Amino acid sequence: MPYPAQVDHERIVLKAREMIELEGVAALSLGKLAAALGIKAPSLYRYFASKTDLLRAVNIVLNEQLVAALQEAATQAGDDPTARMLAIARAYRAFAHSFPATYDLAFTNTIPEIQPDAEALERLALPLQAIIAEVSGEANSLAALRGAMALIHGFVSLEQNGQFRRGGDLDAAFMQAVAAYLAGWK
Amino acid sequence: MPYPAQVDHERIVLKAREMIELEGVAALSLGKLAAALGIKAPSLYRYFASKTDLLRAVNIVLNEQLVAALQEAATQAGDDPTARMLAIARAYRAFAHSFPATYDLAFTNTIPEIQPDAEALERLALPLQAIIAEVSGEANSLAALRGAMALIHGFVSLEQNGQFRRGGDLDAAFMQAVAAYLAGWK
DNA sequence: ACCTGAACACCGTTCAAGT
DNA sequence: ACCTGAACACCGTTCAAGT
Repeated sequence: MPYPAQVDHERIVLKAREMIELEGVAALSLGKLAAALGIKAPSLYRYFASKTDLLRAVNIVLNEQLVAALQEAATQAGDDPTARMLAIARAYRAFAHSFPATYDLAFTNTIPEIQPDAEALERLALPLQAIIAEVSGEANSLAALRGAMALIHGFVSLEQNGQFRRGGDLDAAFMQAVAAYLAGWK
Repeated sequence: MPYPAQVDHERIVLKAREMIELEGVAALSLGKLAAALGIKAPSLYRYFASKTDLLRAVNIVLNEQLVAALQEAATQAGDDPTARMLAIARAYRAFAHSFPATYDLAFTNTIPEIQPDAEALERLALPLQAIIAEVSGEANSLAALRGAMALIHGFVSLEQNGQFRRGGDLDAAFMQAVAAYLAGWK
């Protein structure tokens, strides 16, 4: 018998992300999510094989949005590679700040299964590697990129986990640290 | 009626850490932990007010061990401040690699309540800040320290979360990145 | 075709009761 | 003094049944 679908893949992911951002990942249960969508928990299994699957879908959306934000920052920053990397760093941190809970889910989770596949991550990495290669040289570009990602992600991760509570200007410290790092590769 | 205690605070924390390291934080339930100690789950509440409380106790032990490992590395590395920072970075990463699950619990968790207090974190930070001040100058030492922690922690965090899967020599990339960062502050 | 009720095994937590 | 059985509210997940 025809029965109009009350939800779809996209609406579920959207609502899940919204709820994660509002109350944290820990507070998201399938029961509450289903209720917010006007259905019951078992119905979600028509669309996702497991909660892990659903969380991975949220992560993939986040990754795509992050790539887009970084690419826009890179485009607007002009030609100087150092300036472009600084703009990317700033945009990355701003993005993480605007979606702290979802960012945490994507980049500081302990559950390997919710990770997007390697190919999706590479899409994020390649354009950045091209830019940093102009600073570090081609031969060192992968190492330089990894260090840059480590520094940027690490800063965001530590500040969001409450490890930078001793005062001082975090914005300034972040930009100084990235600038020092880039200078060191020259 | 006298009833000899079958466990104590320390034994519980030790076993919890052991189980976390073996099967991951997600797999640690109070029932399984209690069973491994020869008691039942409710008995744990004589020693810890909540599971969160227990996890925080595990974190504190980890932090203390990490401080000790870093201090020893710093002492053995001689007088040159750059060499000392490199030794510290190497020791930090090696430590995280030997306790990946517990490290993750301590530094990449989403639950703020399991964080040690600010004072405990400051004990970790101050000796490192003194060393990096010799590289960056006193005025920049807090920013330089934060960047260094970000880079080191970020590298470990990304590699442990499977974000560095494109091959290449991770050991070399790590040391190169830290060296570049320190060089940039000079 | 899509959704749900009822059930399952499992959580963390509380507390009166046992020894 | 220390531990437990039983209970509570809540999980994620399965599946036969409803519309």
